[in-house]
Amino acid sequence: MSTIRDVAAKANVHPSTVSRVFSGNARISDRTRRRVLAAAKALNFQPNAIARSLSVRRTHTLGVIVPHVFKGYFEDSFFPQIMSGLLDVTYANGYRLLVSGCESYSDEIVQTLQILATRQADGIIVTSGRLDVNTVGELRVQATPLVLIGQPPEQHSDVAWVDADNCEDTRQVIARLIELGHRRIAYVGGDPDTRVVKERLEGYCRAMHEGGIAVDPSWIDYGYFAEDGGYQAVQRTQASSTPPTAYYAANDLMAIGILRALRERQIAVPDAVSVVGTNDSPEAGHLSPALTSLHVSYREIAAAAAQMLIDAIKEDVTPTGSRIFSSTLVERQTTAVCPG
Amino acid sequence: MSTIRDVAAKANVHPSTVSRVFSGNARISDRTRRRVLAAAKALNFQPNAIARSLSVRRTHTLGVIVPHVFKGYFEDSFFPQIMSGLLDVTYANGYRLLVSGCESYSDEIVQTLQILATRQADGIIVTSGRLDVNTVGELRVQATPLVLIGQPPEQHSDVAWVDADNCEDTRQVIARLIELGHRRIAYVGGDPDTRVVKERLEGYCRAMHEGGIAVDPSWIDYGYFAEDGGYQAVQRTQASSTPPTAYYAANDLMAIGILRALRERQIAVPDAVSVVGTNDSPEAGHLSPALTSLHVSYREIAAAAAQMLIDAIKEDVTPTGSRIFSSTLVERQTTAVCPG
DNA sequence: CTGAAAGCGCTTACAG
DNA sequence: CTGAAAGCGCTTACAG
Repeated sequence: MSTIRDVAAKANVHPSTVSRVFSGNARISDRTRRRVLAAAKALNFQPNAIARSLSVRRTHTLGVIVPHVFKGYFEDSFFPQIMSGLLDVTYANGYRLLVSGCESYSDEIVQTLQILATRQADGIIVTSGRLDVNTVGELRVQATPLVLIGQPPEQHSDVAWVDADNCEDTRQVIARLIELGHRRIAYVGGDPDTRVVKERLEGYCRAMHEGGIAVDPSWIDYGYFAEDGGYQAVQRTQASSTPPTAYYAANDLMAIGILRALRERQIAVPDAVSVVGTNDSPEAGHLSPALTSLHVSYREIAAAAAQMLIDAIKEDVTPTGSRIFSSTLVERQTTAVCPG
Repeated sequence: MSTIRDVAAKANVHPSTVSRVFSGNARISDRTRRRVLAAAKALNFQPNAIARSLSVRRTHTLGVIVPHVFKGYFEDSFFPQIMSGLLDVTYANGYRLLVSGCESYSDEIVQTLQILATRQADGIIVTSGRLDVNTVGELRVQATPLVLIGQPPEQHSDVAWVDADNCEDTRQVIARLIELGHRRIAYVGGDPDTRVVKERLEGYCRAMHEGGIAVDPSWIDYGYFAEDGGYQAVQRTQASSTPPTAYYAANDLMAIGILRALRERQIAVPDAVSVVGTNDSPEAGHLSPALTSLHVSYREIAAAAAQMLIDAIKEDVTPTGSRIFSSTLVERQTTAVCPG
């Protein structure tokens, strides 16, 4: 591969002149520019992006770690939606995405810190659902800017973040089920150690409290975001002496598992039991019965996070502030008035 | 951020010694190593990955361009499956993924060439479905190694690639439908300019020919991989004087659209008409009726492609050879014997 | 085992 | 507008 000096030699100019032609923002005479461009073309020269990055201390790259810690991560619509939002904005701003895998929640942080510390990216989007105070503290120490998808712990409320209003959204969903006459309502969360799952649980509890309903602990279950987790949750909760007449699941995959278990048990949906999913994945509307689901705009959330990050990078400031996106319940065929 | 010289100064050694401690593969006395590590820790030093990349001419990064050219790209299971396979292998080998968006098929090539030429990645995975001879030629000129997901044009048959056996797989699916008694079988392709869609069409034609069935041109339609495309295909094909009794769709999204259109027209599936999708997305089994679909292991295909690329990079050779993964038809509830 | 030096391929402040 | 030089932060062949 040819370098800037090869081109310079061929065009009979100084390497710095070649650099100026390619970096764009310098006054160069037309004659020189043409000579350089011709030489570059002849040598098939393209400036080495890594060398440029080292020199200008900018990679035009945003880092993101993909957890895929739970089974079915790549079957859920969360991942493609996040990637879609991230790619739209990075592409539009001339940025790329540096994506790393990881093998556990703790490794997710290790990978994040590594990208931050080694400056392979100009900024990073953190999607971990399990950030504790110390972890966020560690992340902040690094000079590389970051934006969270999800709320930070209170002690770090000034870290930039974007998220849905999980607690309030879930409260409204549960309130709607109560409005439909349901009182024995199950909450099927994902990973209980995850912030979003805790926030949704709080919304659930709040709505139940407001509805004057004492929560039976057997109604709270966790399916770890997996289809089978939803299935198992039905097996357990329906065995209770106060079986739920409605299920709220923290993603659609679990809702699908719930529907499968109910079908097996010949419990009619929505006549006997109602089911609500979360995320409104593309298939939700195509299921039969079509799944009622809380539509969370993860695509927009990710896009907003990327934009906040890029803006901060461009202005060379620490990203701050937060944005909350509201979600809407898309009522389809799995919810109805409580029987009896 | 501190550099190698800050650490060197603090530890009272030469910068090269610090480098040796961090690059791992050099003999360093325990005493020195400890001093350096202590100094590094005190200064929160982490080697700059970009500088290292420039020096060793390795980025430990694989490039990939995400087309999302067609509507619904992020709703299909193709993307998450590819990413999943890519991430598994890159992560296991200490690599990362450099992902770029693009806005058209031609821009996809532009982006690919750019990553190749500017050496931001050690290799690249090309997923474009529309590679012509010249484009592949251009890509090959670059020194950066590449592996295709999908077959290259014949003139470049020595370029490394991984794919399913699209033609043969589709031939078998159609043969199966013929075995079930169907003769008026529709082929609903994605983007007709795409190689995979042409290959599948060939398999379709071959099976029809073997079955002694003259193909009615009205049975061949294109839904551009979108749900609505499948829906429209039914509107057109059912208006024909020889309406199909079976539909083969080149992805599940279109199959879902086909099912929707048939439901609207009150055409019973599978009693009156059979439907087969492709890719066997997670939702296929959860639809009602559950969708019969050709299971294509894009996850494995992507993983194999990444592994071929990384192996070649590590051995510093041009990737060569190819791997073909077989697909299997998962028969569920949308296929049955042809009535009458 | 450790140091000193040259180099990876760019950029940019400083002169002129 | 262009050149000469120093620098971005590492690595590594060469000595010793």
